[in-house]
Amino acid sequence: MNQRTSDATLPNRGLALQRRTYTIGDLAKMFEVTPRTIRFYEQEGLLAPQRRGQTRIYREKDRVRLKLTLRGKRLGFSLAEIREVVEMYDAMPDGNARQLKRLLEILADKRANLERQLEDIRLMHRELDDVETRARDVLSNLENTLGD
Amino acid sequence: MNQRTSDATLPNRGLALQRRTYTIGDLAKMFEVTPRTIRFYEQEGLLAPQRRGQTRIYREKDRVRLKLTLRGKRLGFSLAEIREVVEMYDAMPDGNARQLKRLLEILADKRANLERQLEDIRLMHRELDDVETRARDVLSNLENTLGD
DNA sequence: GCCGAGGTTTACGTTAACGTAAAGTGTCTG
DNA sequence: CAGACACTTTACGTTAACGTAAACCTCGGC
Repeated sequence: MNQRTSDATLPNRGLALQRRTYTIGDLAKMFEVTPRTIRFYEQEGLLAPQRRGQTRIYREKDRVRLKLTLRGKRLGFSLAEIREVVEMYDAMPDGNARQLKRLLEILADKRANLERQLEDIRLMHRELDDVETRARDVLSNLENTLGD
Repeated sequence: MNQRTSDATLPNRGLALQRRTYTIGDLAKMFEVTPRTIRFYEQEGLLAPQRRGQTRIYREKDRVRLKLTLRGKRLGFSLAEIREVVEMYDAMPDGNARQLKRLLEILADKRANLERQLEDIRLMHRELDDVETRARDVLSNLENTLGD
């Protein structure tokens, strides 16, 4: 899907643009997760790799999706939230106006979330600075009074 | 409730530095969490309010702790991680050097985490921009072809 | 021809972070 | 003094996000 980058007729073209594939183990090592996790994400509708017989084969698109998913996770999004965006992203070409507007809503929401997180990080940073300063003070005091 | 705003009976200085108290319900509304959550945090060692008989009374210190805890949560820290810092923070005055160094390690760790999150947010922001742009494009196309 | 390394499904187990229900206590209020 | 309402403890229930175990296939190498 979404081969729109294909100048349509592109049958071979020596330049293997997107031909690299990965096994589940490849991706697992690459992102330091277990295969179980990757299969779980598929089960949750976040990935949809092709099959060669029974085994999954992942392409660039899947790798990017996994990357985005893990990034979302690090930012505290639930898999359901991530899927919500990913699905709409894929459904865009034929998306109706209502869906698109819903997507924009979700995006605004995520954006607000990110803003709050930025502020949280700033504040947390100060707290850490404060704690660290106090810790260092106590430490140096300890070391100073060592020779009494 | 909370008739303790009686600065009248303050024996020493009129300046009531830290005398305000809160009920569990007060804090719950203030931070939009349930009392159950607050009790749970106490059970997990993140809060330690005093008791007036059987009921908990929270002071400024507790409110700040709760605030920090919730902030940590928004940043994806587990309660265990938060407690780790909070406990050491409290134990600092009599902390030995080993504990303090451990604390500094933890802080460096958290800091690295925050840095990664900042980068994640920047990247995610771009993704959102991208998705939004594409969505808007499709939308305006839809609206343009409305009058065919 | 077999073996080990990787892949697969199915299904039950686990942990964190609460929710929810039951049953009781304390205090103000009409 | 009877509600009403906010607080309490105890304990079992729930959800998300995987972990883990069993039992199977399949493929390249010796």
